[in-house]
Formats: sequence, structure tokens, C-alpha cells
Amino acid sequence: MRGNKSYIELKKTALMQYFSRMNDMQKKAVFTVNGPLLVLAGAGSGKTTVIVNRIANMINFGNAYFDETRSGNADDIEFLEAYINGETDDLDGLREAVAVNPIKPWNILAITFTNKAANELKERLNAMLGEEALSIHAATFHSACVRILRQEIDRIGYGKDFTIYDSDDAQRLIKSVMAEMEVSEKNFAPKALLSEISFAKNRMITSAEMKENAGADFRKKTIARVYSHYCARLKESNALDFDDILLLTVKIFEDFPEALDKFRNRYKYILVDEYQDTNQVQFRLVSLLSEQHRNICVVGDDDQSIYKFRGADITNILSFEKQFEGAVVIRLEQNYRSTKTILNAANAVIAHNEERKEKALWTNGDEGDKICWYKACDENDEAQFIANEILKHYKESGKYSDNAVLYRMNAQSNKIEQALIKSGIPYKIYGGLRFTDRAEIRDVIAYLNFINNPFDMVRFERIVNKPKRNVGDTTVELIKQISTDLKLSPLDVMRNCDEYAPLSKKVSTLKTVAAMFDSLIEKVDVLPLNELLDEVLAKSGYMAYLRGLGDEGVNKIENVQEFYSTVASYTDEAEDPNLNEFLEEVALYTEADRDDNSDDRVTLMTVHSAKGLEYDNVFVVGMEEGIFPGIRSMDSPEDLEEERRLAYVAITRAKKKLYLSNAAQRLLFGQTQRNLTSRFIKEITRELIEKNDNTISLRNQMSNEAVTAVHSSSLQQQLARNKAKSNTKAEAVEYTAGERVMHNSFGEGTVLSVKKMSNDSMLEIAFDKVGTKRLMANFAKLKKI
DNA sequence: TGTGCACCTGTTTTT
DNA sequence: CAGGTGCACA
Repeated sequence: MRGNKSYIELKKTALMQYFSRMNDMQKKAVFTVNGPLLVLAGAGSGKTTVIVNRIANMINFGNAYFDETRSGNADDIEFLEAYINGETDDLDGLREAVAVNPIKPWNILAITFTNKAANELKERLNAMLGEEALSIHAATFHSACVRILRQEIDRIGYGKDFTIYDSDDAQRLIKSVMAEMEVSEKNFAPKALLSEISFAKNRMITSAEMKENAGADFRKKTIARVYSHYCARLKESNALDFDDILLLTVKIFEDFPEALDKFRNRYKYILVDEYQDTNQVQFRLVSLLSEQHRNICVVGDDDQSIYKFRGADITNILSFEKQFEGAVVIRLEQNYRSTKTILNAANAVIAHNEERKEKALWTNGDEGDKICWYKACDENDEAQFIANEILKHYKESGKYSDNAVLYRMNAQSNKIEQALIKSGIPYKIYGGLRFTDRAEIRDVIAYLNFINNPFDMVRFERIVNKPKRNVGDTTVELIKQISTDLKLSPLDVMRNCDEYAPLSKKVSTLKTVAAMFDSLIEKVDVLPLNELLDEVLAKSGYMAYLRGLGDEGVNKIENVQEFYSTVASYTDEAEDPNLNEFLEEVALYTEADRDDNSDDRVTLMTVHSAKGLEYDNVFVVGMEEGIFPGIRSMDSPEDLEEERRLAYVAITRAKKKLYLSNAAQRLLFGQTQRNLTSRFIKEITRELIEKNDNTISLRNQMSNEAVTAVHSSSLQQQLARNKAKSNTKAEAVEYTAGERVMHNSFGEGTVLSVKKMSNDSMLEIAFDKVGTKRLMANFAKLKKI
């Protein structure tokens, strides 16, 4: 008896020691392996570290810490004593001495929202666990579901090679559905309709249910009709939108218990990150999967729930304990990021919210600088102030990249950009056009999608006449009609167009087009992807079409060239590269996934996209009633609370110094507005703030000069010049023919030719292994060797 | 079937 | 202010 008690104590001490880098609350989360667990992880509380260590604990030691069933033998006790005394740090020995039901890595499913978070998690698990980490399924909700659907979707009448429609494809589809149903875009904005449909899908409301609930409401009835048609068209195209990916997975789990069982047995331990952002479908999915084993751990922060407008349901996290009986709740409130001052400000602001789980961040760190509140005369003054402050910080630290400027809406970025350009400060903007949003890239992707799935009507319409093939709208409409009526793919219809009287005039044209696509389809499983892409660009005439555009086309060709490297790196990294999987990756990929911290620039982005990031110095601009909080949120207490959470997110991004600014007047959307100071500034305890009111000093000076100066033409020219300079990458390297270079996916090669283009150059390189490629110097990430 | 002009309308956007 | 888009017209 005595021996066993001391074994338990020794075991706990040893495990504490193994995870000694964690604080007590973090350790508790790490050791709690079985049953439902809610981790309320405040901003900067080391959330990812906890997740990684918790998984490491599960795999190495299982439920060792809380277990009371295993009694140690003399060897175990001897080992533990040696371990505790620092005589050994052998992990395998420790495993042997303490482990209780260690969990197989492939029984763990870790779900995140972004690819970036999933990748970070994978990397850190890899660093901590080595090879075993590879069998852990760490993925986004969407990619995890796609993986399930690829196995199971034929149960509900879709083909396994289904296509994924992103928001842009979905919008095209909804427009075409509306046209077909004669619903005017004037009365129903396609975007709004789409978001209504998305909300319905997120809440698992079918079009039939929506119709029922509509009663006599014409608007709702119309939406329900469009919704129903939209779904039908998706299915005919064997396509899924983002919401379908989750919804159909849930549907299969609900309707086919044997499918659900399969995945329940596989994923016995489930972990969900950013749980405050889950919607109802995601909740349902997680519930279904975890119902049996009940090993569900969710991590999140209700104070950082900022995606209600996209269907996120904060009640998921607020009522977790009700929904999962017996849940353990752990609060991580120690912050390792910000100064006391910043945390106190954040706490003061968020305390004004009613609907939240009480918690308060604290830190052992310094008091730090006071928060700077800058009252600007107008938006130019605000921007210039920020530029000046950044220059000051740069003088001290020699770095631009620890500064970030956050705004409520993208429209505010312009003035900041101008000021930074004027001061010669390099910056990068998040949230502009995504690379894959560019028309030419979408076209190329559409070709690939169509040859992968010839039922894809949206992609068919996009490219069938691009470049011009003499297939006009009327013909396309006819083909669509026939395909829908006969349940054929548009490609089938073109192939056999002589069988359909309405197409009689176009027989030879359509046969040629069909033959072109067929010849490409033949190559899908034959050629490696990069060669397939070459073939597509050549046979479709798309490349020739871009070349024919002259100057305009140059940039587009560059972008297509860059797309090559996406293909190449996929081919290199994938286990079994294939077109279908590549297209899936492209569809679920976001611009944020490829952010490179490589160069030293100030970051500009919306508060939303800043979630999860941190910077030494953070500037939150436009702290004005009507902007932040936004005008649309001011009449609903619920929306206002979300704005406040957004403010909380913004404030807690700062590690050392926080700047809040507002302007006495600002020009926005062509109108000059005078807004009151944001309530969020007023909610901060006054002692934490150092106010800097420029509206007083400037009233005494000749203010107009400073303001109008920005618009003067000589300055404009200077701006343009600076911009050109800052846009060229600092490390723009010159290459000459004959040089040896290294490319991170193509390997080593010799430069054959260099062709100057605007502010880049196109290189023709003979690679030793993969043959001759054309690459843009600035994109190619080449190394001279 | 392409171009150009007038008009309109402006949060946030992980997939 | 500025980008996107619908629509008219050639």
C-alpha cells in the first residue's frame, strides 16, 4: 500500500517535471485527457503550446497523471526516482514507468479553422513528437470533411471526384440561377441571397423548411425557391460549396450510422481550436463524432468571437458545459504577450460586455508604456502621425516588421499606405486580391476543373469561349438546357451535338471544342501535373490568347508562370500527386497561408485578420463612433458586443506599445464626417492613457498647408516614384545567362536566357532534373550557387 | 460581340 | 473618392 502511494506521488512529480515549462492551469489542461474539456484560453495565454503539449501527453503517457489503477513495481519506482533527481531524462523509460492507455496518434483528430493554424500545429507536433506526429490528423474543418466525403459521398448521389466551388464560383452560379428563374438582381442582391442561403445551410435549414417558414412572405418565398434551385444546380455539376462540405458530411453521418461508426472508431479523441467561431453545423459534426467516446476538448475564447456575421454561434462555447455534461472547465488567464497596461486596458473594455464568461488576463510582466491616444485633425494627419511613430521605432529597433496598423474596414487602408509611401516605409497589406482570385488564374483553374469534372457547369461557362471559339451566349444557353434536361455533361452534349436539332448550325465548331477537351482529358492520368498544365495552356489556346493581349498580357503571363510553381511544389510535396487533390488544395487555400515573414515590412490589415497575431507596436486607427464601432452595429446590443470583442482583439495584439487614434473629421466614401470618439477609448481607465491632441496645436498653426500638401502634384509624383521603388523587392537579384542557380522545388539548373520585363525579368532555366522552365526572377525564390 | 460610359454603392470574410 | 457593373449603342 505504502509503496503504491509513493508510486503515484513520484509519477505526478515526474510528469510535472516533464511539463515544467507549463504553468499550473496549463498543466491541468495537458493532463486532462478523458471526457469533455473546455479550455478558455485568453489572448496570449499560450494556447497552441497547451494543445501541442496536451497531445504529446496523450500519446506518450495517456491518462497517467490522474490514473489510480496502475500500481508501480520496484523498477518503475527506481526509474522515477532517478528521473526526478535528474539522473536520467529518458523519455521511453518514463513512458514505460507511468503510461496508462497511451493514445494512438491516428485516433486523434485536431481541428482548426485555417490552413495556417493547421500547418503550425503539425509543425509543432512534429518538433515535439517526431515521426509519430505524422499520423495525427490535424486539419481544418473543411479539409477534414472533404477527406471524409471523398470516401462516403456516393451514398448521397454525388461522384467522389466532386468539385469545390469557392465564393466566387458560388456567386456566378447564383446569378445564373437567378437569371434562369427570372429573379431580378435589382430586387435581390446575389451576394445577399447567397449569404441567406449560407446562413440557412449553417443552421441546417433545408430549402423546403425555409419555404414552409416563409408563409406569405414573398421575399422569403423567393429566397427559398432560389435556394432550392441553387442546390439542384450544384448537384448537377457534381459540385459542393464551402457550406456543403460540412453540411453533407453531417447529413451522411445522420443518415448512415455505419459511416458515422467508422469515423467514431477512428477519431476517439477530438480537439477543436477556436471553438468560439464554430457554427451550428460544426457543432453538430463535433457532437456526432464525439457522442460515443466523449473525449472532446475544445479550446477558445468567447471574448474573441468575431465572426457572427459569418454564421459563428457564440452560444456553442458559452453553453459547452450544458451540452457536454460533466465537462471540465479550465481558464488560462496568465498572459505572456502584453504589458500590464495593455492588459488592463483590454480587461476594462471587455468588462462592458454582458454575454461572456468572466475572466481577467494578468501578467507577471512590466507595467510598460502608457497607451497613446492620438487625436488627429483628419485622416491624413492620423496617417502621418503613424508613419512618424513607426520611423521612431525603426530608429530604435532597426525593424519595421514589429509594427502593425489595424483598421475596421479595408477602405481605411488607403491613407495609411500613402503616408507610409511618403515616408519610405515598406509595408505589406493583407486582404487584398488573393492570388487565385486573379481572372487569369481562375481561368486556368477553371480549365483544370472542367477536365477533371466535365459536369462543372460554372467552369464550363467560364472558359468555353475563352479564348474566343465562336461559342456565344445563345449556344451556351442551349447546351446548358440540353445538359440539364438529359442529365448529361455539357461536354457530352458538345460531343454529340449533331443529335440535337437546336445545335445544328454549330456542329463543326462544337465538335472541335469537344475534341480539344477530350484530348486534354486523355492526358489527365498520363502526364505529370506540370506537363498537363502546359498541354492545357497550349491546346486550349489560352497562352496564345494571353500573348495576344500585348502589354496587358505580360502581367497575366507572369501570374500564370507563378501558378506553375504552385503546381510544381504540390507535385513535389504530395505523396500521390493527382489533379483532383491538387484542385481541392487550391480551392481550400487562402492567401494568408503563404505569408512570408521573410522581409521586413510594416503590416496593414483589418482587425479581423489580425486575430491570432502579435506585434510589438500596434496602431488601431479610426477609433470613432460610426467606424469602430461600425454604424451598422450601433442599434443592436448584440452586434455592439461583437464590436467590443473586436476592439478587445485589436488591443490584445500589442506586446509593448498600443496606439489608438481618431480624427476630428475624416473623408470617407466621398463624404466628410465628424465622428465622436469611440466608446471603446472611453471605456479604458484614464490613467492608462497618454493623450496627444493634435487638433489643438494644429488649430493654431496654418493647418491647411499640411493637409493640402498631400494632394499637391509634386508630392504625388514623389509618391509614385517611392512606390515604384518600394514595390521592387529589396533583394531583386540580377541574373546572367550561364549562371548556376538553385530552385527549391526544381532543384539545380543553368540560366539559359534573361529577358527584362517591367520591374522583373523572365528567366529561362535548364534544370538538371525537370528540364527547361521559364520563371519570373522575383517570384522564383532562386539561389545562386 | 465588343466597348465605353453612366451610375451606383459602399463592414468585417478563417473555408 | 473609386471600383464594379449594367446597359446602351455601334
